[in-house]
Amino acid sequence: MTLKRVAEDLNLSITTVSRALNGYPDVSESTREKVREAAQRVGYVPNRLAQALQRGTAEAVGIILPSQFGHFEDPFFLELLVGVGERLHNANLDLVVCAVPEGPAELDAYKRLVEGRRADAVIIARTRRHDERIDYLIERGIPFVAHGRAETATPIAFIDADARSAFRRSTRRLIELGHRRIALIGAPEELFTAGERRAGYEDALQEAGIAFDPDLYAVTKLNERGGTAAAEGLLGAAKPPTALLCANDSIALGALRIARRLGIAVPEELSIVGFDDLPMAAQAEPALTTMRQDIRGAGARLADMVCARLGGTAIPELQELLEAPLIERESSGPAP
Amino acid sequence: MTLKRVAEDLNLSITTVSRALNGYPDVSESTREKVREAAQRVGYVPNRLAQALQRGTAEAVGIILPSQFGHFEDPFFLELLVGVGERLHNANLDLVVCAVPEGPAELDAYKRLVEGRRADAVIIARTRRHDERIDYLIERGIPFVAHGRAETATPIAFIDADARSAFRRSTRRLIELGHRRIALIGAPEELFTAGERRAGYEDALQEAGIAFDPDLYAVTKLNERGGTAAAEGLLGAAKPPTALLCANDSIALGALRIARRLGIAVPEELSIVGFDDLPMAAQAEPALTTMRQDIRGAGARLADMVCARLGGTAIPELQELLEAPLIERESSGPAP
DNA sequence: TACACTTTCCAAAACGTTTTGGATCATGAA
DNA sequence: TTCATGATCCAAAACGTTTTGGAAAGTGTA
Repeated sequence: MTLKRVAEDLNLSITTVSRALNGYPDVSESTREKVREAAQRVGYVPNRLAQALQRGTAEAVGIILPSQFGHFEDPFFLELLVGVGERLHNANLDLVVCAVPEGPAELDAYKRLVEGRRADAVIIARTRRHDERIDYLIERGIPFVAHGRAETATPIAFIDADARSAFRRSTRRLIELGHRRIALIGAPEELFTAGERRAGYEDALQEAGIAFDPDLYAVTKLNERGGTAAAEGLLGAAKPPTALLCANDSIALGALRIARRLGIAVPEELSIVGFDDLPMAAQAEPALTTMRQDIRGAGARLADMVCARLGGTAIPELQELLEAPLIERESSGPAP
Repeated sequence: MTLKRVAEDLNLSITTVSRALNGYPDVSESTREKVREAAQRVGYVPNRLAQALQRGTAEAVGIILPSQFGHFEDPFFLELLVGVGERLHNANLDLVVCAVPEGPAELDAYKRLVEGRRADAVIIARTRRHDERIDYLIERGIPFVAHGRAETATPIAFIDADARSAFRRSTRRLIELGHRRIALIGAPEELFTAGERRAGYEDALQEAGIAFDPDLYAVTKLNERGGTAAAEGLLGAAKPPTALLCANDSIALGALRIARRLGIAVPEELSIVGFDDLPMAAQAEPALTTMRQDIRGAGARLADMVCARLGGTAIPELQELLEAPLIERESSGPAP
């Protein structure tokens, strides 16, 4: 059903029908009502492709899903997607999702998406310290917002959890509880957030006059398997840590399992702290102490920001750092 | 960068440039090469909106993400999305995602998506026995494929795990292991698959001459919390079951936790069986016996099927029932 | 009466592509 | 020479919308 058909039915011009439906003042109330009624009756829905073509804007934003982040283990993207999607839907923008393997194909997908006018802007997540995607988008002048920061010459629009501050506070808290041998299981170092987490951890150690011990630092993928492997190494050492700070709840849950397997009591002999506050965290045994991040909320803000960006808001106004408060549960306690 | 600009640069007509790039035989090899080179040089990317408008097809398929399935706890959709998305991307189709709350807004989203020509077809998941979404799509003649079946007057294109057969085999196996009091923690009954799972379970009971005992049947949401609640009820009864068949790995993991809390040894005193084979299943302690389903693979098939559907393949040829083999691990064993 | 405004409508152009239905020119056959 | 045949090319229409720049008719004022 097209505008033309509706117009013919009513013996009006296409122009008038279009303007009636779009609320222009130069059409009388009586015809506007007639047009509305007719459109409703025949089930007219505007062709968004034609609209977009004419307006020169796609009325959509794109997001790339790296298809190789490992099976299942990452509810992160789904939460983000739901947050973003719901908000965009309310703004009458579509969300175009591309699932591509990480690597050069990813850049190509962005290009197709934006230069093919399928999307007006893109959202990227899991930013790396030096992120080729961001470099590319900046170079091409493609509007985007990021979940997470990156090291770039020019400022970018982003939303991110203040992991540095969160890890500093958590480490401080563990020190306060008497811990001196606190290990960090960090994220892969190419991720921007990895540096932040480690920096916060080191900040607190330094404040307390504790030297950073490389034997108490491990790096692993952000999933449970990574957690078990890294924790196994740390806990099997000659002088094992009394506390384990994990980049992630998944890692922390893996560590929890290893502790149980090794017969190490949590929290009596070992404190474990995660990050994200997945629902699973509260349900673990013992319930996991963790830093809370509202991913779905961040997705919604990201959608708002991308709208703002398209509306011309300047980048410096589109940078948000969110607190990630420590939620103390049963997996952490005084040092043995 | 448009066709027109490329044409002007080369002193050719738009037609020729278009046909050169699209491989029509009525343009000489030499000009075709020149056009290709020029297009490459200036970074010409066809405007997909214009293409779609002209072709009368959106070159995209839609999928609705119900935004209220509960936090995080469902890696299912993400896996499906990645499977679908990757395959569609290869077919040069876009995937438009709408996240809307379950309910009437959902139908509206489908309508906007397809009638607004933003998508040529849609994919739906988590089908219900009587699914208004499917009724609506059939009534409107909108092409779609489903993950899961439904009770409909006309046949639909779907892919689904054969849960009935899987549950029958698993129940049989438990009986073979000497179990007589086998409980089923089923999915909410409005889901099509819930009936299948229960039917398979009852099939096997009947084969073995065991009467269905309503006290050994519970229904709950497909998440861990649901599992703990349901298991708690079943295990606290006067005559508790010796085996627990769960609609879901999440539920099974919840049951596992409750068993541990109640001091019930698994598998010595209680066997527990799940469904899905999430990676978490293999890592649980004891490792979970479960029925395997390849969700990402199903997503990829779903994408193929939607292409086939758009290509005119008849619905009866687009119905696939997949085996879900029982993976026996440590959480199941002989009856006590 | 003549003029300026206002109200209400519309024809046509534009967005960027694909496709239809020729047009032009060279080549070889009659 | 003349005519069909191929090989290349192109103008224009079409997809469905929005917007520009009037046109026509009605209303009030001088």
